[in-house]
Amino acid sequence: MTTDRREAINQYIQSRGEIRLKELEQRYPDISSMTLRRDLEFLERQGRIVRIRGGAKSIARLSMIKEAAYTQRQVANTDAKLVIADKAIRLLSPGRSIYIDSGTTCMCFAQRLPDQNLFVLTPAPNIALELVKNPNIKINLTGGQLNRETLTLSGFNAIEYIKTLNIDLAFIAASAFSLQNGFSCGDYFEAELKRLIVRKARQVVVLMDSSKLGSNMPYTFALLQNIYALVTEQPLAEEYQKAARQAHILLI
Amino acid sequence: MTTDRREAINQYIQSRGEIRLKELEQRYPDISSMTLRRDLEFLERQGRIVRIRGGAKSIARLSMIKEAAYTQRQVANTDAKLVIADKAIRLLSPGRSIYIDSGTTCMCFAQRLPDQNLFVLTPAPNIALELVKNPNIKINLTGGQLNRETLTLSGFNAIEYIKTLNIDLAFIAASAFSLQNGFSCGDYFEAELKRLIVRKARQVVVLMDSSKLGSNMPYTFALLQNIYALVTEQPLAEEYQKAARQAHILLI
DNA sequence: CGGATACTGTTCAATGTTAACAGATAAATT
DNA sequence: AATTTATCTGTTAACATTGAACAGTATCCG
Repeated sequence: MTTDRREAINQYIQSRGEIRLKELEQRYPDISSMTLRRDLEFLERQGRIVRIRGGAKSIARLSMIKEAAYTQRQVANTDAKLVIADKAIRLLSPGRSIYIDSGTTCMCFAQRLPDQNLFVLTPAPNIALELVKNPNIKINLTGGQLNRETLTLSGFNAIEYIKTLNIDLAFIAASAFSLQNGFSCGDYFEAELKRLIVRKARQVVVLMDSSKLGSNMPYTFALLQNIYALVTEQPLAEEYQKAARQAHILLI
Repeated sequence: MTTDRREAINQYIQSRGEIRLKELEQRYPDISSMTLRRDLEFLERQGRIVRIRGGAKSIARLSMIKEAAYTQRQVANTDAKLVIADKAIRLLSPGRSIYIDSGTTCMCFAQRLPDQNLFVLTPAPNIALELVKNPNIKINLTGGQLNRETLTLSGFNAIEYIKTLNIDLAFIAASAFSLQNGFSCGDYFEAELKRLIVRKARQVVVLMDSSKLGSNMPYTFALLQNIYALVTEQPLAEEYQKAARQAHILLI
């Protein structure tokens, strides 16, 4: 009862990043604000949120903001990313060996990952740390040199490591997509990594918010027909749907 | 002027983890509390702190607490760790290739690292992320499987990667030391990694708070004579000093 | 030099927070 | 089932912190 409410409140804060006490009062009209306050106090002691004046913030989200401050990346479009993440989660089943790419979309995905028996490989140290809270997930990092703009590991070591592992399902983020040039990104070394993953993984799922459709970045790492599914936050325009049908791609 | 004060305030918060406005008012008696409040607001916008009722907290420290919550490690003895970190920093010079071990002591060390031209190799993803804010440091992670108790990467891949790199100076944390058994730790794979580092690095510096003297853990990774310097927060007892002199070890 | 910009200090109302107590509910023990 | 115990909840009132507004000061730049 109590535990449920607290868990729900935590969930809500984690997904939104922040909450005002006023909001909580509206969501729980029968619960006194003092109790809600005490719930926040409880969650703070668990180390999951910090209370601020008038509400509370998710610590996980704060870490992202800190990273964003150094990596000149913005924490934008969170709603779309959450929708994408939740859709992608449904493709999972326990016992799989999966790859999770770097980037904020994949970070949301990682945050929503259920605590089930999984083997995860990722080139993103922040994602690896996020997964620490799920004791049933075996976490592996590729190693290599850290790109401070994208928080991605890449280089010789990363490549070599991936070659030795088997991946069932790879969740990859794309910075751009066009029908002519397929999925592309802006960093040579990351593209190299992604290409290898696309070759090695049994099934490839691309996560991408629809604002990136119809654009190009320098390095293509996959064509439409190379992947298994494309996850976006809203239905695609007809031309893309048609192309997807022809290539036998799942649109989610 | 203003910038200096803000920088100093930030430093203070980062090292203590948290501050009350009252404290700030005492430390800056000539500055109005409104201005101090605005300084905090400024730092918050930079993404370095969060303001809480009555003060502010370091976001970096909060992330550590979150990690600690999952890794059943306590964030204790911070003062000793800071002293050790600052002493160890003095052994550094620009342009070096260094190894930084995992653990909270090394995390403090990483936080205090100046932004100079350095090559850093570490098996700790949280330390790697901490270093992102220093643009002149080249960050490399070993890769491998993540131990969620210690937040350390280890395994075949880590070993192989280290073999290919050259390290000038290795900063290693030890969980225990005794004259009979030398430096030891509690995890087999980590000991394996540390042993390799001790063999490969030109100079090895061990960071250890003095509470760990005279104790043993299962896996020894180095003897006194294998290292270059031992950094502790306070002078050691005579018997250790003598042993150190005999082995020609620097005590710092 | 003048004007723009960024920084500072004071006051006070608005807002959010805690402490303390008492009642309600659930859990454990007999 | 009854009783004790611990945990959770709601109310109130005193309290502390905050931010807005305004005015003054320093700094920069053409």
